[in-house]
Amino acid sequence: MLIITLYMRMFPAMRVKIVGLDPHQQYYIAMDIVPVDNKRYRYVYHSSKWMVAGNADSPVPPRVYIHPDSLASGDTWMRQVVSFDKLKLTNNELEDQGHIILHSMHKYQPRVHVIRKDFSSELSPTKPVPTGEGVKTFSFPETVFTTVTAYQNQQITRLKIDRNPFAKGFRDSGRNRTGLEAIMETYAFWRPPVRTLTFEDFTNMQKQQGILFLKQRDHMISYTTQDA
Amino acid sequence: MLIITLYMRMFPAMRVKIVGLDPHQQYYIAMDIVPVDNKRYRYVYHSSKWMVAGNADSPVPPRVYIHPDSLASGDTWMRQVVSFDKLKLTNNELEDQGHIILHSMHKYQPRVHVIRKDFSSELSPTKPVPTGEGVKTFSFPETVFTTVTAYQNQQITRLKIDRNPFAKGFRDSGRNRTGLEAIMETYAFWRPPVRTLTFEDFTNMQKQQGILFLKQRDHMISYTTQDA
DNA sequence: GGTTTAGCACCTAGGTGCAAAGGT
DNA sequence: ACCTTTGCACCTAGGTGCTAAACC
Repeated sequence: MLIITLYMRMFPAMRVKIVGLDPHQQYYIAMDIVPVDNKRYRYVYHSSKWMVAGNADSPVPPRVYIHPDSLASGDTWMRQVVSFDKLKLTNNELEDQGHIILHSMHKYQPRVHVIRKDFSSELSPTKPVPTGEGVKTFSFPETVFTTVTAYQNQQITRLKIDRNPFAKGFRDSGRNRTGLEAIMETYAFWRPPVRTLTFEDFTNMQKQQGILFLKQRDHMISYTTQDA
Repeated sequence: MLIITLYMRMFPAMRVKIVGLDPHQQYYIAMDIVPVDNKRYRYVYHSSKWMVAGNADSPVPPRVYIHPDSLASGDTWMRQVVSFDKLKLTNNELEDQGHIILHSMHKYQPRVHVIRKDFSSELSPTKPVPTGEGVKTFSFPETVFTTVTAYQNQQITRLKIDRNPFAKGFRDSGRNRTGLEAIMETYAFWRPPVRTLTFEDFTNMQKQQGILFLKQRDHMISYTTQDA
């Protein structure tokens, strides 16, 4: 019996813990991202809600992100938390660097696939994941997200800046600080190590709608949603 | 029949072109580095030669660098130049980050192994490469090198600085230059793109003895030799 | 005395939000 | 009016030789 337990950190990446594999069997692990519905959305600021704003753009053929540790044994996969933090996204339909192509302002659901090696002669970034015996697919409703090219909500921005090491330059104590202030920060105050955004962070902000940031720069910055 | 053609760039990395594989068969490609003799060397500056300076330190169990594109089909391997530029070295015998451990001031020979998948149940970074049917090993006498922790020869230093993008700060036009000079360099003079050091570079410097730089920082910086 | 290390400034490479400009 | 792109300053992460100090 195969079980995936969601080790829920949606920022910056989806991470899963996998149990129940055959230790000696070889597996690929892959992710794809599928539309939730055929609607386009817009964010209504005063009500802090995503509203339907017409029909979806015509979908692009879905791409598959094959986890870079593939191919590995069940034993190896189960020994670690499998993180998808290298997955990159784009809204550029001409992209051919292996990024996953999505439309902005749409809702999507990431899926995790566990694929037994002896079944996967056709696994490819540009082909749909095979189905049937030897392939298990998992999706978690709490990971549905909405894509954007600019943050719609300042709470999201603040969480991102606080949690992502690369955004350190925008932290309150990092912006417009003097040399002395930088020294003070280092020695006088203790700051906990940077950690990634967790499911609970979102719960604590009143089930804020999750969004996903999507520029042509193509960096992966994903958030959980709490639509339920 | 399996043939490896050495695509000779020993700086910063050994690169090989492989032909003659079965396109549909799966292969690992790996490198290890073995002692050439049981001597320790020192560089005699006035004669520009490496001289024997006693017996070798006791050898450490050799480690294997498995090329990160492994496992791949013969077709995939033959389609590209296989580069070992991510291989890292150290003189720290306690290292456990998968680096290859060498002694300084010793002579070594890198070897390339092509290993058919159905033969390699025991391939591991810490175990010797298996031998026999399904495993082919190649070594090239011109790639023998001597390890050092500091450059013994200024010609080597200069080549390194000129060719390695990361040493750009030490180039003549990059050191102590003013803002104006930096602009001049960009607009007024044309500099060819940085390229890696080739076999021919060494030939042109009167068969300078190759050395290999080996700090605990563990970066790969290898040079060809021209002892022949 | 020769060899090795540690700290440094200077690079490459690339991930951030911001603000202004561009698109539709 | 709203969405997207571009150029930017500011980060992380890590690869360089140099120098002075430390190690034998």
